[in-house]
Amino acid sequence: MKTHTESEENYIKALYHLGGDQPVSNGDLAQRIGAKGSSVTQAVKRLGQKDLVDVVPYKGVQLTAEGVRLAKAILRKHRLWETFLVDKLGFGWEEVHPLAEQLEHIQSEELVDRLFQFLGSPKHDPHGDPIPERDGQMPPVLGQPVGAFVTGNEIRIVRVEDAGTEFFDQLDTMNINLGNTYMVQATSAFDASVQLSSTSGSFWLSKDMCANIYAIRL
Amino acid sequence: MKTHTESEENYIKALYHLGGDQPVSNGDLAQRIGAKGSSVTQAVKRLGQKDLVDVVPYKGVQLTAEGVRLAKAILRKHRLWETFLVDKLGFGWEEVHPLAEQLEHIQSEELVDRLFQFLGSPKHDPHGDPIPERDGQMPPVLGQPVGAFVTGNEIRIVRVEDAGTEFFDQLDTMNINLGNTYMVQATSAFDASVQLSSTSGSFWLSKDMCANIYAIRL
DNA sequence: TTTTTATTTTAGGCAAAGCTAAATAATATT
DNA sequence: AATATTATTTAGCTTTGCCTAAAATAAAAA
Repeated sequence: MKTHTESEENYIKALYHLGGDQPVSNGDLAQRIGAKGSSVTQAVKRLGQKDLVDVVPYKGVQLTAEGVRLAKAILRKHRLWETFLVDKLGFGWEEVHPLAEQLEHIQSEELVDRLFQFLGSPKHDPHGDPIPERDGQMPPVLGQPVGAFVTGNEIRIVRVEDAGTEFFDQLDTMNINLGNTYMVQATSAFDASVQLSSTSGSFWLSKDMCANIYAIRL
Repeated sequence: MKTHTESEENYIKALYHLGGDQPVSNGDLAQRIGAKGSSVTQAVKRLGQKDLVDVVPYKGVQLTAEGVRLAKAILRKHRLWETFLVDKLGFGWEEVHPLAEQLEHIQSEELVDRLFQFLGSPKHDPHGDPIPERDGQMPPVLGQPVGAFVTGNEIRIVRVEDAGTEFFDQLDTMNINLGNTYMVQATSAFDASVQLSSTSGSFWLSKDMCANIYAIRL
């Protein structure tokens, strides 16, 4: 169990996000990391020497099996810390991402295991995203976009996309949270918006909101 | 509120540990940090440019007011995280130091404040060391070495020195914990050891153990 | 007070991680 | 197929932070 720099871990994370175990272009990686292409070329060269990625010059970079394993371990930490911050410390889901980006680099198997237990062995984080298991297995990705349901369906919100601060703010002002249940009242053929109702009334969700909110049918 | 590198923070911490707001020699600092003198010379030069320390070449380095403020903020984080690890995650007090050394560098006022609240606004960490307040005030340093009490005193353990793994192991095997109360049964004029008794029996504590265990009289 | 010893600083190197500018390869267009 | 455009890599520079070896300074001993 070698130890890696924060920068290395960020590259691994970005590669996993962009392509999973598939090749990723230098440019896409550069954009995601927020660095220039030339810096990325160097960085992946270093990662290649540690056998975390396979590099084909001018073609692309691809995580090795070990790289994927590491990426999942980091993602596990990230999502566990997010869960801690929201469930235990009372942060809002829009605030936790940058904090988890720092905490995910803390090096300690034992800490992760204990945190996992402390949080009640969660399968999903506060956004509903699956938390990788210790062994790398992934719990199911839950739900379908709200737009996919039809009038009369009873649904429960189970996941939201990380679509930026404004999106989370909108969720907050509309009082929409994971676990909420609604009835699909109507769907607009004009602008693809959806009307939901609950005990506390009914409201319309825009197409863009629907696309980033996932639910299951009850 | 500037942000500092981990290395910088470690120097600040070391300086505070070694001298508080008093000058510290290059050599002592080097030893504490675990780097060569030449590296330290450079490092403190950088810190000087950020007005965190005053440097007098060949003489010594001294934290500025701002440096002391930062040192206390880091110590606060360190001790809050140690408290979290022991109280919430069930780590043993001997395991938490290296973890807290990582966690203390996490950058977020809000996180520290929320953690503090979550832990019940503690004044002392699991070793009994005072946790600096938000504003830099220091709660009292508790207790006197066990060797300072006399036969007949009833005492409560309130603090232990961070005297290394073997010391903590010894505490564990002897089942000595913060909060335990004892009666001083006898003190040896020969080897300065002390006999303590509780409901579960009595035992002798060596001079070296006594020197690292602090208690208050009840 | 001079000399010896110990400490500290300078000088010069190395690796990580970023940058810009120039060169090269791959892709798209005519 | 030849050329133009876009993407990627190379080359060379910067900062942080560590290193070793040599020079300079301060402290201790003679």
